[in-house]
Amino acid sequence: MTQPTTDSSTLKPLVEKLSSRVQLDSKDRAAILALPFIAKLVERHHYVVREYEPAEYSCLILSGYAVRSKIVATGGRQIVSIHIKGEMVDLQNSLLKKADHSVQMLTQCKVALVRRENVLKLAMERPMVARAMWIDTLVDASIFREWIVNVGRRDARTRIAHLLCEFSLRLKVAGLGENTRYELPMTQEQLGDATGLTSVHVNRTIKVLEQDQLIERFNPRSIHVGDWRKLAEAGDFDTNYLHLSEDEAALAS
Amino acid sequence: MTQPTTDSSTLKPLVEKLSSRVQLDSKDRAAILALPFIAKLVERHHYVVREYEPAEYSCLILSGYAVRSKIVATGGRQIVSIHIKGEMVDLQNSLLKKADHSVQMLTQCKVALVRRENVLKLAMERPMVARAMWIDTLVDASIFREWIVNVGRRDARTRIAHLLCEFSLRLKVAGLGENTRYELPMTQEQLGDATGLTSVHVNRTIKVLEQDQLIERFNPRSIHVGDWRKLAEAGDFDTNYLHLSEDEAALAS
DNA sequence: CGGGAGGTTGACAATCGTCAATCAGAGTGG
DNA sequence: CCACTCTGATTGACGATTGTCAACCTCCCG
Repeated sequence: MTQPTTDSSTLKPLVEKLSSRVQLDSKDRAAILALPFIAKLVERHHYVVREYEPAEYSCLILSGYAVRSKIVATGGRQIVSIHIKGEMVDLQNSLLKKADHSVQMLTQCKVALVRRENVLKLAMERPMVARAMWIDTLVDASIFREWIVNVGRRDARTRIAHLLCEFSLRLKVAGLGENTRYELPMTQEQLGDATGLTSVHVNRTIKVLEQDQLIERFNPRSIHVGDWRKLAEAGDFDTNYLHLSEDEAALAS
Repeated sequence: MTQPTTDSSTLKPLVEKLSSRVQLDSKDRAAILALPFIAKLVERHHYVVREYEPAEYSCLILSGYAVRSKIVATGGRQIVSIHIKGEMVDLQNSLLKKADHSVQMLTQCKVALVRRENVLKLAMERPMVARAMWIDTLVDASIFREWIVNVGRRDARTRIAHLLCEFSLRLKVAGLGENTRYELPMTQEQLGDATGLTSVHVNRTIKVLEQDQLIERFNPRSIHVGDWRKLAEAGDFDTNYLHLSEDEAALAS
């Protein structure tokens, strides 16, 4: 793997992310930026963590998109979350011994790997940073709960619409795009793995969303949302579970 | 609601739970036991937290069983987790502002409600307790991920078998019963809400498990597991996601 | 221009849901 | 002690959503 160039502001996305949760003072920020890390360029489809392997690093995404997934006995695969720039994909690896899932890149990603000892040290020395990371974990858990609901109790159309809403809003909140027009970095098979459907059914369902004029596509991956409210309604999407600040929630126009 | 009698050891189950995650010294233990709390007896079906309501307390279960659930637009309900004695059902309420789900009792429960300020104070003053609570949150999240997989990628038979395995093992680990013979405190409708199925299909699926001699029932709620390994195999159940200690994992005979 | 990944479509099958009736057991009042 | 009622379990007939299999298409890239 390539070693991308780094400097003292490489971990800035993490500072941004954690600052959005709690008030951090300059020492807190400095301590985060001073974390030792290994920067890597990881290619599409490659893994940074594999289920059942001992976990030594937590992985911060500096650019690109990644997913966490698990495999079932019959060979099926379930994506349990999608991650974007600034997110610590694997905070749990700092405290739990063995990975319970895999982390795989959807696109080429620049990542920063931080050794678990260093995350723990930071948490012990800077209580507000620890609190921010804890909150991050709690929001993660809230998103997992919503996904259980999504695959457990919603039909295909609602599931896909919900996923489109969540992804686009998170992109916008992270300052990475508009929630009305964006590139979806996933194949239809991956969408299926995220929603508990097959790629064939995803394809049909997206076609229906298009026919119903909830979305428009110029190519299979570029999603245009004409009326965000209507799509949110179709997806039974309510921002509550994302635990956004008032400013952030206002972005769900 | 009744006020059950309490004393200085009422919060002992929480000390036990957190001690199983990290090494706590006597000051840590004393600080947990000294948490101010309100003890309540909550009846079956009653709620302690409701989705969208501001969260003021975290709820510790002292006896009985509870679930967390969410409602979808069509009226369907999804149970996202089941909780037993010693578990902090709502640690996230200490850090997040508004509840993203409801907490409801499956049976009459004795609970201790701890104000969020007190949980936060404890976390700031006792870093190892904070770490234990953080780990607890991380394990919770791991269980949510497994549930996403369960409802997203497993068929009805496997889902039910998985749920039976998880519940019985968690009971045994908590010292509340055997994993080969226990009372399931849920109706078939609730089992359906937990697995993304209907009560009718749950009923049929359980019948199949019985016919296949994976379980035996003397009444609808009492589950006897003849061959734990076979049930675990049928349920695609692997203890990894529970992040148990070696001793605890050994209980999955 | 050939290969490959991913998207699209159709025919058909299977799992699971819906509706509705019946049954079993616990608690209650007379 | 016995009807009565209520909740939850059980079963059957039927329908709908979603999966499976397989073909073909489209675009990108070397």
